[in-house]
Order: sequence, then structure tokens, then C-alpha cells
Amino acid sequence: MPSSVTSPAVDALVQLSFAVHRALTRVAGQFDLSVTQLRLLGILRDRTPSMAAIADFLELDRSSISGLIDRAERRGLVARRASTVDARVILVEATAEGLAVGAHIAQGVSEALEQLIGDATPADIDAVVRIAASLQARADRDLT
Amino acid sequence: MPSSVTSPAVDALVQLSFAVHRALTRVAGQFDLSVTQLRLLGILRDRTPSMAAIADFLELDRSSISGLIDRAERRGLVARRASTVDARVILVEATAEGLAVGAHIAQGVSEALEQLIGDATPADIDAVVRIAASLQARADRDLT
DNA sequence: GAATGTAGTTGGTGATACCAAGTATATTAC
DNA sequence: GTAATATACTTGGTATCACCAACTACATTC
Repeated sequence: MPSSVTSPAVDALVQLSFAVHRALTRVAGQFDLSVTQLRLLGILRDRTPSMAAIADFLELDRSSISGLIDRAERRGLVARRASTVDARVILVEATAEGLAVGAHIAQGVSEALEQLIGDATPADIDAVVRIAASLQARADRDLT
Repeated sequence: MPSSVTSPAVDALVQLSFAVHRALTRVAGQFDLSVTQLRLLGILRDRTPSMAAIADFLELDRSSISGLIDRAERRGLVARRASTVDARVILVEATAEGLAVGAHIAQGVSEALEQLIGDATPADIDAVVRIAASLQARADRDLT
């Protein structure tokens, strides 16, 4: 229950954001993972990115990724692999176990969030989808 | 850019949540504060809660609050005060500076989030407000 | 081939958050 | 009215996260 800030819209965004974040924290915790590790496994579900690409996805400093991958690797969730193209680059892939955990997490996140917005009307949910899409569109545009 | 998870609605919630969280992190960073400290100052804008009440607000372990308040106190943002009612209880209040910083932060958060949803229609924003309200209503109900 | 740039790691720091264990004060129960 | 129990907060220990600055190794540019 983040305290009230100012306008209803701002307030609603903050509350919704924290509710989602709490849900993610809870689901991640069920697998003894942090939200960052959860996001990492999400990224690796359908990609084998370089360390730098992971840093870009997560908007973290590159030096933060080394430790993140170290810890995930130590738990057998991911593996480092050399790039054949550029000897500087290290690619990160999920292990079979990492993929399995990632799938369970995706499932858990879906259930948690669908329950979170269970009371909302389809029209209201569509509005959220539209807003997220416009954020995404703006982010893509600003990358240019 | 959190990676896609499953349904559009779930995806949208996650993306929106991270966008808000990034905005909060950015604003907090402008004042050299963490998001948790930002939330703390938000809480203290109109309250003088006990340590335990802060833990409840933030959904953190009570032992986490001691350090949080230590750090905020060291920076002159908050002060501990003894309760006259119960000698075990410590009340936390914002200092004048803490209130000032809190006001600036509220301002910064409003601007950042209003800009974030600047492209959205009023109707879509109302939908978010309704969803947040329903979360709040459920939380209040479940506390019973 | 030398200068510059990029990828990743390391070491150091500070903040967060947890748990378990401790002290001090209140409340309850007998 | 005191003994047992509960509550409020702190402390110490641990792990994670995230940053910065400095470093090594490989690529690219000139």
C-alpha cells in the first residue's frame, strides 16, 4: 500500500506497479529466485544473448551481469558459451533446468497476475494493454 | 523491455510495472535515494508511524526497518521519537528537510508518470484507476 | 601496425532484505 | 502480584543486487 502521491492516475500507476512487483517477488521467491533472476530466465526462454545484450534488456550496468550470471550458473540454470563470431563475446543460454524453471515461473506469473486483475472488466484490461503498447512504441521510436 | 511472458494482459502489466519502477528509480536517484527510501518519505508525508507500522506499509521484515531508518536518519531526513503511550514503540517522523525532499519527489514522480502515460487517452487512464481501486478494495477486504 | 573501441571481469562499496537471536517493555493468566 | 507469554525494536550474520573504476582480451579503424 504505497502512500498516496498526487493525482489519481499517478497514484493508480504506483499502486498497480507495486502490486505487480509484489506478485513477481512472490512467484520468484517460490523458486528461491530474485525478480532479476526471474527476468533473466524470461529473457532466456527464447534467446541466447550476449552479456551485453542482457545488460541492455535489463537496463543494468554490464558489470552487474557477470555476478548475475555467475549465481545463475552456480545453480545450474544457465550456461556461458563462447561466440564463434567474436572471441570477446560470451553467449548465455538457459540449461534444460533453467528452461523448465522458466516455464514454471511464466505459469506462476500468469496465474498471479490474472488473479490480480480478476475483478477488472475486459475493456479495462484492454486499456492497460493499449497503454503498455504505447510505451513500447515510444521506447522503440526513441531508440532510433 | 521485460521479455514477453504469456497473455497480452499479463505482458502489459509486467511492462507497465517495470516502466513505472524505472521512473521511480530515476526520480529517487535524482535525490540520491533508493525506491524504498522514496516510499518511506511518501509514507511520512502525512503520518508518524511506528517502526512496525512502516514494516507493514512496505511489507518488509521489521528488522529491515531499523537499517532503513538508520540510513534516513543519518541523512537528516527522518527522526526517531519515543512513544508516550508504549515505551517499546518508536515513532518515526520526517524532518523539515525530509518533508521538503518528499514534496520534491512527489512532484518529480507526478511529472515522470504523467509523461509516461502522456499518450494514453483519458478513458484508458480511468481504466487503470479503476483497476487500482479494485486492488485496493480487495486488499482492504482481505485485511478483515 | 598503432590507436581506439568494445566485451567481459574483478574488486570495492553501499543499499536492501532476510533470518535468528537478543533486550526491553506490556499484557495475560494464575 | 508475579510468572509466562507476547510484542517492539535492535543486532549480527548472510546473500543479492547494482554501481563505479580499473583491468584484460579481442576487434576495428586509420
